[in-house]
Amino acid sequence: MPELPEVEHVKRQLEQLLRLPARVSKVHFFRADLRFPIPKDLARKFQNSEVLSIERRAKYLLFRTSQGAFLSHLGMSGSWRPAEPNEPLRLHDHVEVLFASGLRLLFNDPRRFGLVDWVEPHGKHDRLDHLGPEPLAIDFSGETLFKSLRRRKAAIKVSIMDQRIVVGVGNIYASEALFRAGLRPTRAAGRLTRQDCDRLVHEIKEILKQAIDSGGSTIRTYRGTDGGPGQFQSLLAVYERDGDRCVRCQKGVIRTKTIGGRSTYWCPKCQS
DNA sequence: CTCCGATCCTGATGGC
DNA sequence: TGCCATCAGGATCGGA
Repeated sequence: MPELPEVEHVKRQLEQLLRLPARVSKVHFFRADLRFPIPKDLARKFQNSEVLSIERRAKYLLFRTSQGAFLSHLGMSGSWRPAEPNEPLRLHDHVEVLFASGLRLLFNDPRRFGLVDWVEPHGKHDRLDHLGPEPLAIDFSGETLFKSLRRRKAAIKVSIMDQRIVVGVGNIYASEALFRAGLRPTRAAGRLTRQDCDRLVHEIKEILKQAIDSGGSTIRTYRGTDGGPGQFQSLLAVYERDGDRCVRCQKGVIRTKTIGGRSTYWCPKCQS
């Protein structure tokens, strides 16, 4: 159930494992579909190519080769891990990638909300071309957020989780960034002031950077490629902390309710 | 266009 | 001990 920091952490761990550039020798799929059907020619395209770099775009991982890129999304429950050559498959292992170096990578995804696909060299892809700005890039600013929110009636919480507005912010970091910015998650997005947007953008960038530095958050199932959990969950101020006293104002009690179909947390005293 | 709810899937948890 | 309902770091789709 990874958001940007967790995917970024996996990306960095994969870079260490692969020792780029890395030649792909064999690819196996153990079923025909994950979230979507796996293209018939995907194994053929990735096999015998050389991975030159690993990139993250939004919550997607891209294994870039000179002929295009292998695309991987972890969905809610996906994970990549290295395995010994003779190690038996586990339940919900769906993809195997073998490298000339001897490295064997397995993709495991119990809920199968993840996906794999191929991106042609020009980089255009149905699942990538509607994506908004990277939150840590300079083109995501208070000014650009303010503009993209204009006339939006949806709750601000829903809007910052909308991948067309800004990518990578999921259910945990949306609540946390709004808490830090002092904004109620139910506020209509179009009613945020320019100053609100400046603060919110600042806090989104800060919390994502801090979470990356801590290897992400493990609430339930997220694991890095080494099977290790993230370390940021202990620093979460509101997520799943309903009933607790607010760590900032020490007066409010953290509340929760469903907004846009997802559990949302905030302090009623210091968020408005 | 925007918005909202249903939907895909397995597993963990809590109430009765 | 079942059994059943609910919920989970995501994203797409259809209909209003």
